[in-house]
Amino acid sequence: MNESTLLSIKEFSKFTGVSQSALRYYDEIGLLPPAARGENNYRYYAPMQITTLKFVNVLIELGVPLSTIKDMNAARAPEKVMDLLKRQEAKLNRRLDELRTAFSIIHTLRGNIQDGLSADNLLNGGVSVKIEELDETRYILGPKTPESFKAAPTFYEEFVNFCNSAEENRINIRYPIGGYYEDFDSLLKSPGRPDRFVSYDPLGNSVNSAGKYLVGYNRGYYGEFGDLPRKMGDYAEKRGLTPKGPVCVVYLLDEISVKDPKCFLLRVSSGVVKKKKN
Amino acid sequence: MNESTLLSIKEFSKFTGVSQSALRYYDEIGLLPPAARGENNYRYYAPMQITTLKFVNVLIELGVPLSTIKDMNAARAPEKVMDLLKRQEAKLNRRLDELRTAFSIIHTLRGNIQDGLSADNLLNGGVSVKIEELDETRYILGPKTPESFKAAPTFYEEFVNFCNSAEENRINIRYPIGGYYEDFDSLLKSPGRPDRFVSYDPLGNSVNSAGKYLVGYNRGYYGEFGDLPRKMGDYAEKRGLTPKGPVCVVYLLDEISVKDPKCFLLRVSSGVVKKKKN
DNA sequence: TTGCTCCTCACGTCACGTGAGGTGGC
DNA sequence: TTGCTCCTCACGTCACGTGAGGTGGC
Repeated sequence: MNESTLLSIKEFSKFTGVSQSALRYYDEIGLLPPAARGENNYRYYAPMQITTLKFVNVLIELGVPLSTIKDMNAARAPEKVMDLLKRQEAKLNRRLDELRTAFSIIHTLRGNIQDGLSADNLLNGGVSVKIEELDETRYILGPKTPESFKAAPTFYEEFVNFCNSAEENRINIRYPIGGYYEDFDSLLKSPGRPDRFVSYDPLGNSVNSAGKYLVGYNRGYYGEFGDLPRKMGDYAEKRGLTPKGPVCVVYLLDEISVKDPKCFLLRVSSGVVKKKKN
Repeated sequence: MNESTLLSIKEFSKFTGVSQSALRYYDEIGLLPPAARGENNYRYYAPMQITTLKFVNVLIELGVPLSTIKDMNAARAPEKVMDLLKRQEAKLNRRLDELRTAFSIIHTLRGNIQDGLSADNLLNGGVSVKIEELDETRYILGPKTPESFKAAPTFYEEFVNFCNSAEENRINIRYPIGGYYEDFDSLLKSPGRPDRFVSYDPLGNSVNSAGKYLVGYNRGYYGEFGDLPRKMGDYAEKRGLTPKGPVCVVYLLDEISVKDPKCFLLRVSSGVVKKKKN
């Protein structure tokens, strides 16, 4: 190897995109010592170490700890490298899935907040109920809440039960959680005590297809519906409509996006059909 | 909020999957203080904080620093959350691309090492040249090396030039780097001084389509070809074949997978056609 | 002398993990 | 008394980043 073709730490850093302090650290822990040291103790790297460092970087990107990389480097053998790469491919796939989920959660949240801001304007204009075109919404139904829940002092216990049993029901509660009522009557009777809790997971099996819904908005803390259910009923009645099918509740603005609990904002949505004439 | 529905740190940790020490840390830095403290100074969390913490976790997963999350939490507003989510979506997309690339690099490396192990067996059996069915290989061509390179004492300087100019040529040198010769004659004349360096990026424009190739293997350090080019020529000659088209060199086993430079292993591959009879 | 590159050493940072030693009610 | 859960405080860890203070050749 020709001395003249060796690279100073500055050049090596430039060609590899790795900082000088990182390079010194890799040398210190014995992960990637320079090919040579000059008289003045300067570090000099061989051109082919660019390739090695680039590979080390790939492993770092995949989250392999430096100690593992070092161990592998010391006991380098094709089979070992293959093994490590296989394991990392599996890890990487899991990580990709996690990121996809995080991406999907953010997407869902952004949609909700956007809708929440629009609804805020509506409420400011004095409108809390309307017939609205909603996009398809998917969700996962939690188990039925017990009959006793209707008389419970708060909804928290059942909410906690839902969260507690979420994992075994394969429900990811990082998605927004909402309420579900078998029908509009059930909402009218006990709005703060849903028949089920649901997770608005876009990969869920349950679906509210795109179309027109009877929609109501209300501001306030969790479980506060004011007289929204009644107002929604009246609104439908006046237009010769009858609520039909299950009713969904979702908090478009909650403690994630808004500070003051009084400004939390929920949406109630129910299917509707034309009332049959007697 | 009912005292009885508050959650101990153990319960809260269980429902959220976040460790107790992490929860104490989040409290310490003011990111997520518990809803209340008991007489004995115990931390008690409100059920709805499960939702908040899950959201915090999503942001952490996306690589948002805790300080940023805390700031956002303090000045919570729909627009700010939307903004942060937008930025993180962009970041996430970049991260996904990086991981996809890392994945692809590993895939390429695994293929090379696998081929290298097979070739190792071949060499042990005394075979260094054969006609072989190769899969499609894609790559990116680097710029032409200068005429003076053929007489250079080592190939390192040009290799360094290639690495140096890689970024501006939109070449990712984390993929395996190899040599490229315009034709077989060029290889014969100066095997250690390729006409171009190439990056074996599966997304490259240049392609060696799947099919039969005249393939040669040699063990040794970078640039050591032994008499492989001549042997390949003889082999073709004997079978009434003529090399045709560009020749590619790739190191299947190099300092990434093998310790002893004498065991590095390269593959030379060239197209061939039947020799025209005079 | 000035400027440049390099050096070592020490300390900081981020997001926790890990004891150590102590409390309080059954 | 034992067991359990919780507490605070201190220190460790990982992969560097950031000066501080010094070297050596043009």
